[in-house]
Amino acid sequence: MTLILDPDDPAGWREAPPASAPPSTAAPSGTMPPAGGDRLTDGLNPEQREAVEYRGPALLIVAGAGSGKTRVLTHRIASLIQSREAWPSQILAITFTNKAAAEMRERVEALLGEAAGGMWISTFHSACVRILRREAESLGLSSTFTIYDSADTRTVLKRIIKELDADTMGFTPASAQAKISRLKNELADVETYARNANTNDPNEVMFVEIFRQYTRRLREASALDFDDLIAETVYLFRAFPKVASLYQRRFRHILVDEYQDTNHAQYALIRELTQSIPADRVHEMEGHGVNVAALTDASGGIPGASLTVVGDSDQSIYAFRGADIRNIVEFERDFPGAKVVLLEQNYRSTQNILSAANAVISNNFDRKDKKLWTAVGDGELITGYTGYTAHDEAQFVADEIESLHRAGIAYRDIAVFYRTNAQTRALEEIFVRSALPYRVVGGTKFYERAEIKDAMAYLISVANPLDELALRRILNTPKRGIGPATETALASFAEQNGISFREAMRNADALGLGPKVTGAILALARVLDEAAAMLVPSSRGVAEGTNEGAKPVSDVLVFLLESSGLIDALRNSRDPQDETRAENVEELVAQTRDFDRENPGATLVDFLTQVSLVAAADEIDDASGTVSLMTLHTAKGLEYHAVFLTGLEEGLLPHQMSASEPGGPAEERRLFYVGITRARKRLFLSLAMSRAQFGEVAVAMPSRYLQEIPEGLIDWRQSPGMATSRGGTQPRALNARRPGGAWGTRDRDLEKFSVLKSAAPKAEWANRVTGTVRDNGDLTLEAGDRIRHVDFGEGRVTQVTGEGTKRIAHVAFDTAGQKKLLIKIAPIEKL
DNA sequence: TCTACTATATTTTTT
DNA sequence: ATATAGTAGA
Repeated sequence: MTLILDPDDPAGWREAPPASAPPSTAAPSGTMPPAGGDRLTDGLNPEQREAVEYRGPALLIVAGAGSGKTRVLTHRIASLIQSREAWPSQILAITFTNKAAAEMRERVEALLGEAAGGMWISTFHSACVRILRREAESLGLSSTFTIYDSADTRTVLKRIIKELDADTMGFTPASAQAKISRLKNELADVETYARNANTNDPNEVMFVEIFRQYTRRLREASALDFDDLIAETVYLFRAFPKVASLYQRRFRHILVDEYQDTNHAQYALIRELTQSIPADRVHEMEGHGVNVAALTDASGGIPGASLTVVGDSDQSIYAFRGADIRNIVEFERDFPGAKVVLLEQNYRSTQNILSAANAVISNNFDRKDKKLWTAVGDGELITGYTGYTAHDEAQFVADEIESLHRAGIAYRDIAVFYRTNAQTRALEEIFVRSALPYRVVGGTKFYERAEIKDAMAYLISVANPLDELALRRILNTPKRGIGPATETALASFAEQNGISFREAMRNADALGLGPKVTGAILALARVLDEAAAMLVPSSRGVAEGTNEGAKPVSDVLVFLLESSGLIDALRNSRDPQDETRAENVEELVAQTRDFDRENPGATLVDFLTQVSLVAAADEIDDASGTVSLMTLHTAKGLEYHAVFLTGLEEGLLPHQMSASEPGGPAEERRLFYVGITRARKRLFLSLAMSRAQFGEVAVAMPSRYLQEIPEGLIDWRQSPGMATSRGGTQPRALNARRPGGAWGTRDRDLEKFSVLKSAAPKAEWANRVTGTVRDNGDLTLEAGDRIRHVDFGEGRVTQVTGEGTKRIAHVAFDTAGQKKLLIKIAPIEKL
């Protein structure tokens, strides 16, 4: 990821003095498009062409999966620039991930045949950080503010809840975090919320207090959480219209991708940015040296920026974090006169895959009917497989990947998706055993490891001395004999004297602590001060506003690691895991070196920002020859030659937790839809009949969504409807209508016409069916019995544990060794 | 103040 | 099953 430098910084015109250096751009006008300008629409279908060429205040592109929306967006941007309708610096494009942003920039520049500096192509969060760092002063923030991730937020909330004894009222850090996040996404700040709160409800009073304290602590630490990044930018624009006007003037074309997943705060931000600027303020701006030439309309004001949004409500999968599907559904009402373009032709998948996707998503009511189609032909059937256990399922995936690979498909063209991160375990175990090159995208991230967080906390403490959370984290890491008692003493000393925690550390000798502890605190304070000194630019750098003369991030990190003793503590530790931790820290150093090399002149704060805002999908390295493992959420926007959708079971997809949420099952179905539509040529659907959860094995039932795929599209290698308890290889179609068979005889086509009839029985139907699948039923085993297993051969039961459906036989097989088997569904027979 | 043991929750998805 | 957090003892 590269930092984007900005040659058209709208600096200079804030609240007071006139600009020292007027911005340099004005919209070019009256220039003819260069010859060959229509090259940009070559090879586009009529709808895509219209989406590229339409000019107007608002454009909604309803883009089905794989309909070439990225192509349309890049061509649209390139066309605006090439026709001289806009300078690159007048374009703001919002993407879902940093990786998508980098790709879009590359593709636009490839189309133009030249670098297009000054374009803002980034995520909502990155763009907001950029604006906030620049305007921090207006909000009373330090421009080096820290960005708190979810773990940081939870730590702060945990302390607050403990201090307030709020846990006795049922508050947990997670619940408070979720509620605060939800409020911030709705742009409700503490005081607004407090005013409308019911003061008779002790629960609510307590929550207000938690929220208040949380807000105060973040402010004192000069820190913002993820949700603040968006919300504070909106507040900034609303409280300082003049600041807002600078950005409104600058961005003439705003494009937002994945619009169906924007939340209210993001929507409000877009609204602010697309406001027009009244004539009197334009005059005022002009008086301060802001170039407004060629931007004004007949009234003397500057019209609002043109807005293009791209989205697909069928792919909305982030309602849980506040995404509001209404943003896209009601776009035409919000932006009167908006043009709508529909892209339905799919250029990614085979017709079989699309038919499955269409069939599944058509079960969501309350949606505009939309059917993806392709001209490439049916392609191969979807492959289905039902394993006995998650490991069995994983083995199937591994085997199929190997056979794809032998057939010439590169590993990097293959992906495995799942609903929850916990599902990676079985997959990884089998992949390692099969020596398959793979990479887990997202999940427990590198930057979430404790040792990396420690090292990062050192950097954060240097960049933002007010950040108490980071300071407290490193206070006794590595161990230097500073315990909770000392920490409290320092904190109260700071509070009594009205100084920061960091300042209190510098004055530790005034606390009357033991000489050893005092020495340790002073030494740490000195190390941090020295590191801070390394970051000060030379006087020339200061004068020019550059970072010239400051030491690179990697140097500062190495200095901190060595002089704090952190790296030595890890290297000299007796704990064997610390060796790996030391290597991880080395890896972090290597990453800072890369950062320094790729971003000359960038600051420590730039590095910290970049680290805070990496998305899971940003980690995917296209050049690496590995299979990618990721959650269905991470998979959004990606495509692969072959896709494996695993764990298609009730309770997992749809997830248990979604049942209680309104719209949950529909959102889970969209998630399934997103997964299906990632596949270009091959799609594999798999599930397990039993799955370990919380260390306990439980019987799993096929996902209700599997039945929504028309029969004939799936070739079941081993189907859930397979009733034989041995043999195990006889495939039988999942949806085959057999009188009295496992899947029932109900006519689903008829059901569609009756909402009342279909809703409840449908869920039941799936369950009834799966309850009878591969049921050994009344098979009773006890120690000493001999059994035969399909794969493991004969063996002797040594022990039986568990109750009901969870009864487990411990079996010593004659050749395969010790195994634990779920009696109900294991492919075994009693001898 | 540090280490070792025990109890407990953890598994929804993410910037 | 496993990771973390809290408690008790050195």
